[in-house]
Amino acid sequence: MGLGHDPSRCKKLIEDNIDIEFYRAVFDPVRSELLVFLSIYGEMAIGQIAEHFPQNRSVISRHLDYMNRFDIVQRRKEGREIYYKANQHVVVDKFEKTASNMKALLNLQS
Amino acid sequence: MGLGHDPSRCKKLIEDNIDIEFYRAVFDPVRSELLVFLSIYGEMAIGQIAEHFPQNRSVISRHLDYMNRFDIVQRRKEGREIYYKANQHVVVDKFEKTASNMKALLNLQS
DNA sequence: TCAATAGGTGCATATGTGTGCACAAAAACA
DNA sequence: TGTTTTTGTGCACACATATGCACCTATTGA
Repeated sequence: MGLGHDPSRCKKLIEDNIDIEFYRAVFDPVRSELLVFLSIYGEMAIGQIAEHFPQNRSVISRHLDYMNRFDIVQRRKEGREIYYKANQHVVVDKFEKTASNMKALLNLQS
Repeated sequence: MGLGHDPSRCKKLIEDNIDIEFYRAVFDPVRSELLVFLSIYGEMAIGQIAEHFPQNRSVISRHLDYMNRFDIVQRRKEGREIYYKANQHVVVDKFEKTASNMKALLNLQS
């Protein structure tokens, strides 16, 4: 009815306050495990990381590349090897920012 | 190599600190839009909500039922109609708790 | 009882994406 | 150059899930 609801209004509010793509990258079972793994053990090359996961090395490579696009992890090349490490501060900052944004967003109540 | 990495260790750490299922319920394009929509317009019946979304009414019904299982929204029956409203405090509390958990979790650095 | 309305469910379909395999590309080394 | 090692990629496949339609149940009211 006449709520004057613009379908794109909610979408824009969400896009401005929640980085959905970022969280879809984090909240995957394997990727979140990779993030915690790297936070615990520090920098490590892909092959070595993959040894500790049941998935194929190419799968781990793709997951890490995917997370790298969102700055969740950081990559560094050295010779033939690609080293990854967790970007803890980026992740924690994003979580804290989103929590703050959500609080403001959901209390609109207009 | 000999990191003494128990594959189930990271999994358990994540499960204890992050409610992945909850966030998979929130970070869906339509469901997050429903959450913000209900936060703005308050309590509303399914049919009325569906009028403001391009998806079929049955789809909206399923999304709301899904979110209700995680306490993201709250349902109330009145006659033939089912009214939903956003559970803002539950969502905000969860975000703040998770941000806090993530900060502790990612700073393990052991 | 019958009709109308609101919501739930079974089903098929489309789409996204996680996965592994095979192979290519790049780099180190003999 | 040729070989080995490490990583990236194309491809097919499996699986999860979002979607819409048709139909069902439940409730209201004539």
